[in-house]
Amino acid sequence: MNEPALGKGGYSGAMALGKDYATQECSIARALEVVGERWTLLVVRDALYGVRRYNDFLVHLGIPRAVLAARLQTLTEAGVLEKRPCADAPRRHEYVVTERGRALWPALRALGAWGLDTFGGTAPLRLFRHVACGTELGAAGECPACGGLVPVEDVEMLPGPGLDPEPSDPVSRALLAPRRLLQPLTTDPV
Amino acid sequence: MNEPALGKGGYSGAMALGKDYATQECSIARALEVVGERWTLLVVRDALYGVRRYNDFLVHLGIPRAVLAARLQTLTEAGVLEKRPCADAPRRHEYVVTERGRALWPALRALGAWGLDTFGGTAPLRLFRHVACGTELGAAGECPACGGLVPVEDVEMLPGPGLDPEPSDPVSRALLAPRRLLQPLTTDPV
DNA sequence: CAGGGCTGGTTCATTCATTGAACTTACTCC
DNA sequence: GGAGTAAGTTCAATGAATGAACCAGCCCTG
Repeated sequence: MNEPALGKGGYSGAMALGKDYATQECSIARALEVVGERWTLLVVRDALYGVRRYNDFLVHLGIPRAVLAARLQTLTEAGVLEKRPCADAPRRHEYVVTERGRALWPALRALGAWGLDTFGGTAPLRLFRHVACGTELGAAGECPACGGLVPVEDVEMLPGPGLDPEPSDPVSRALLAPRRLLQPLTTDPV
Repeated sequence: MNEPALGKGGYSGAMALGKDYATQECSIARALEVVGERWTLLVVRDALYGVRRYNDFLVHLGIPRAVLAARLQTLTEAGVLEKRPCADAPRRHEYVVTERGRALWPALRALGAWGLDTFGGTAPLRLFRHVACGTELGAAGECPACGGLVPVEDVEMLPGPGLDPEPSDPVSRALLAPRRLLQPLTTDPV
């Protein structure tokens, strides 16, 4: 009913009917139009964890191929990911998180923190630390010791006590080792 | 493929097939199973804004009645909302945010902040302030002056420069006035 | 240079969810 | 008794997700 004031910020991709929240004049609704579809936030999560290749997303998420292709395209058009040919192996593509995608980290972190202390019991699956000081991040992705939001690239991810130590897919296995966020994931050396 | 380790935290409602992320061993995925469906986060947002009644959600969201009923039920079963008869008018119900629902505020705030500076242009639609000191909240819902997460009930919401000053539905009109979050919304005195 | 494998998709039929309109039920007020 | 409100349910139609199968380009090997 209100005037929608659509996409002022560079993303004007026509959303398929029924996916937008036309009457909602609200930046949460704007965000959800891009990132609120099924699987989308998990794709972004994986991208922040360092996953870059189509097939890695595929096996790690267990998502239908068509849906993955659609989500990668939406995210690329929205400027959250950038698609580019892989430097060393020209037949491969990479989907790399942009600054815009990195800016989603606090939201993902907050959602994860909520999921953990709401449904997760006591054992976290992954721990996140500020590399500079080793302190574990707070629920908003901030460092309680340094007192500010930690840039994504300065976050170290470690396996928590609740994580399956022997996952079946190679991507999960690669994600068992402590690693920085955004650091490209390699599954090749099996 | 991994063992799912489902719902340890008091919510064991059977999710309809195809809504869960069965292979995802991750608290973000757990959160999204509850809160990741279409409309759900906007319902929670409205609940935090003070909306409590079925018909108010309905007119404000422009959501199909069946979907609203389903979302309210899911959220109630998940312990995010609590359904109870209205004290003064026994035929009415109220859906009130629980502590668990209030804990979603940082995530919603982070999503909204992302939506604003990604797609919103320059004019925010709503401003959020720490009541105690009047400072505008940071992107994670923290108070930059006091330096901590502001409890939801201490957040004041004000109309921003981008907000339509004459919305057509009574709920949007009631939300024009500065108000604290969680404060019950009244649309009766028209 | 034929064959096989890898990567990154597309196409398709089936199933599931969302939509909007119409209908229902219970209760109150006049 | 009739109208009105609150909070739904039911239904047919549409649209999206799923999983399996198919495809095309590139590279390596024999």
